[in-house]
Amino acid sequence: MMWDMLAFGPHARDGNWISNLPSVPTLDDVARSAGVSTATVSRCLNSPERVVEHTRKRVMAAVEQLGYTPNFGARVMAAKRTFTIGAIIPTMENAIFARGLQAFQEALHARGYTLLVASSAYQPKIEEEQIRSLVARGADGLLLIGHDRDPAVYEYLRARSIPVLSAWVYLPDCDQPTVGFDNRASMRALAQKVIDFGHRSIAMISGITEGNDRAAARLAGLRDALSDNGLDPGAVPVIETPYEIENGSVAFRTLMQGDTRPSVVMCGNDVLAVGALRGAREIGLSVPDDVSITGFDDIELARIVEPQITTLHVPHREMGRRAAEALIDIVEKRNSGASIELQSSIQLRGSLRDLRV
Amino acid sequence: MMWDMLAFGPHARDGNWISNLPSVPTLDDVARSAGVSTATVSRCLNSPERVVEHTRKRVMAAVEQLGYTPNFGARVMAAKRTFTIGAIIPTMENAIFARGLQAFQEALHARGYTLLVASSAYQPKIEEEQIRSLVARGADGLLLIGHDRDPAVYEYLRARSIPVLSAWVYLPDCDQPTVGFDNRASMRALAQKVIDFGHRSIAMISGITEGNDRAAARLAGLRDALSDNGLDPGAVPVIETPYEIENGSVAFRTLMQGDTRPSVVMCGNDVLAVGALRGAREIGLSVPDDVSITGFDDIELARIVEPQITTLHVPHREMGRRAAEALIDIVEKRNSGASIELQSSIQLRGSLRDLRV
DNA sequence: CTGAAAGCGCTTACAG
DNA sequence: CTGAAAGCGCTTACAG
Repeated sequence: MMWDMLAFGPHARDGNWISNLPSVPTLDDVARSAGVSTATVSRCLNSPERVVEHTRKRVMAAVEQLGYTPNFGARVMAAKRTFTIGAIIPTMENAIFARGLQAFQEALHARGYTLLVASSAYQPKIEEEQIRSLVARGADGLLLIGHDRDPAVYEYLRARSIPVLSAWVYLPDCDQPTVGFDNRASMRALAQKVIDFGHRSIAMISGITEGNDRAAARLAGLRDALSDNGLDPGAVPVIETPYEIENGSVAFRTLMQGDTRPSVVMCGNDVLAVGALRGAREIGLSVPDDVSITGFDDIELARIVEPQITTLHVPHREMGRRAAEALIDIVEKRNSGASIELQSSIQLRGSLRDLRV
Repeated sequence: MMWDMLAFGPHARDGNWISNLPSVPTLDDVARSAGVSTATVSRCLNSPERVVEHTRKRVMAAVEQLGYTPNFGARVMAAKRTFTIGAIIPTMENAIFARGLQAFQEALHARGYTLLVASSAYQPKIEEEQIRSLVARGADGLLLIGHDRDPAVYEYLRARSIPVLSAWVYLPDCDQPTVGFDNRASMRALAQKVIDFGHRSIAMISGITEGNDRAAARLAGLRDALSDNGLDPGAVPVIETPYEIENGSVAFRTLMQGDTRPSVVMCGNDVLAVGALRGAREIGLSVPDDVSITGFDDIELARIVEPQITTLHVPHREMGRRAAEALIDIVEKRNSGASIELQSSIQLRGSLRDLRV
């Protein structure tokens, strides 16, 4: 896309006095100025190899001289593509999505695509509205977080031939492609480690599981581990609460007021874990001496607090990048859309006590 | 925009078996189905009050029945508007931009606009490329961070009649509208407080000032306060470094190795301040007993570390929201584009010691 | 209040 | 390798 390289410099400025009235040059102007047809100009811009060098040079000179930039709408309409990818995430305010989205955008840009963004605030209704909105804006493909939503959404997208990719989850058997990790297995592994450390009284502060398959899978993973070890998965105290620091603090204090204090509180993500840590401080409990805490995600916060939080590291940036690449491959029909699994890894830190020592 | 309300439900599904081949219905299909002209259908969708209820109802029924959604490219081309606003920020990974952008997007959505996002990584060249890219994608207006950039950029935008708004700065005399706060006066006020507390030996860890007018203004604000108090603004040790926690830590240790240890290290933002705090811990210095630290922004991090960081609170969410509203007002020619000033406020916390007590 | 028709600025078979 | 021309699906004066 040569036209993408047009400098701001001299040309843009030259154009100015010639057309102070916003008469942006069109393909036609370029064609006339170069003495060729509009078809040839179009080819120079889109498939230069199909034009002989001699004329191509003349055309490109005219393009620069006039400071020509293709009209977006016309191009979209004729080509039926916008080179735009939409992403709908719960919120940009959580570092994991900000980070993933940043990497997603960078990868998109590297391939000549632009990012259209919307947020759902974890509300299915808002998400559906945003999906329609991005589709109406001509998104060539869509990135969504998680996969648990009304089937009508997927039908809507399929009817319009708009590729979707679900990130943050890995569902090999899904008919839609996914790029992510196994939330359930990850939490199960962490819980196993917690149990290995001698903990038997486990509580959980979970994100809201309704409409959030990642949160639900994490909770299920904890239950898996309990069952694996002959513990009663139904006996775990669980508090579900939106992912906010303050909520983690409140939930933690509530859990500690019960008759049997847990020896460890596992949290649905690091934000809740940091809140739990604060809650512990507020009621004078020492972590990990009095109670252990674990998180999920491994955001910066997890290593900044004292003690640092034992958590699951999730490769957010890589997930964003690979989601972008996979989605573009599908949009450009270069690939059928197989799911990609990324690995999480346990980060043992000060907030989890090994009761065996 | 009624068409925006089309449900996913029955209609989308009904359409399916009729056209398993992706033959998306067009305006023409609707017109034929309702027995009116395309002009009338278009009016029903865009200015319903100009169509008599009787026919409007018939048309809307056809719209729903066919599951019609306007073609984006055609609409853009004919209307010469995309209802899309572009934003280019340094990075989504800094919480302040993530938060501001989130609010910006929400406000955009409330007004029927969609957000196109790109990031510059604080690189002017990348930013210029992104500006061209978003313009090429038909952005109706642009949000940029700060105002210090090549004048050719503004000429380019003006030649294309694309409104720009600079956020994070407040420049009343600028010919472009700005929505933000006075970085220089804010830092000056905080530095004055620091001096009032008895500090005389002040050092600063600044962001890179080249090409970043916010960072430069903050440093200038510190110098202002020093001059105000008869101190030598040229004598302040200053280290400029990119906004990363680790850099703050390194810079802090470097500053502490000098002959005359500062009694306070003021940081260009909270990220650097948190890094400085970590640096202090690493070399066994106690904050604020051995040395004080201040930040800028008041992100969550500032209240999570121990001690909490004295900083300047900046209303990021409000800034994002008001920037969106101001920009749309300009795009829709409802307002001339006056700048809006927001206020920052000093948050005194544990990391700053009052030497007088 | 409604319709016929031009026009928006490209892309892309189809010829040559 | 290049051009004439149709067509993409809307919006919007202009008539009536």
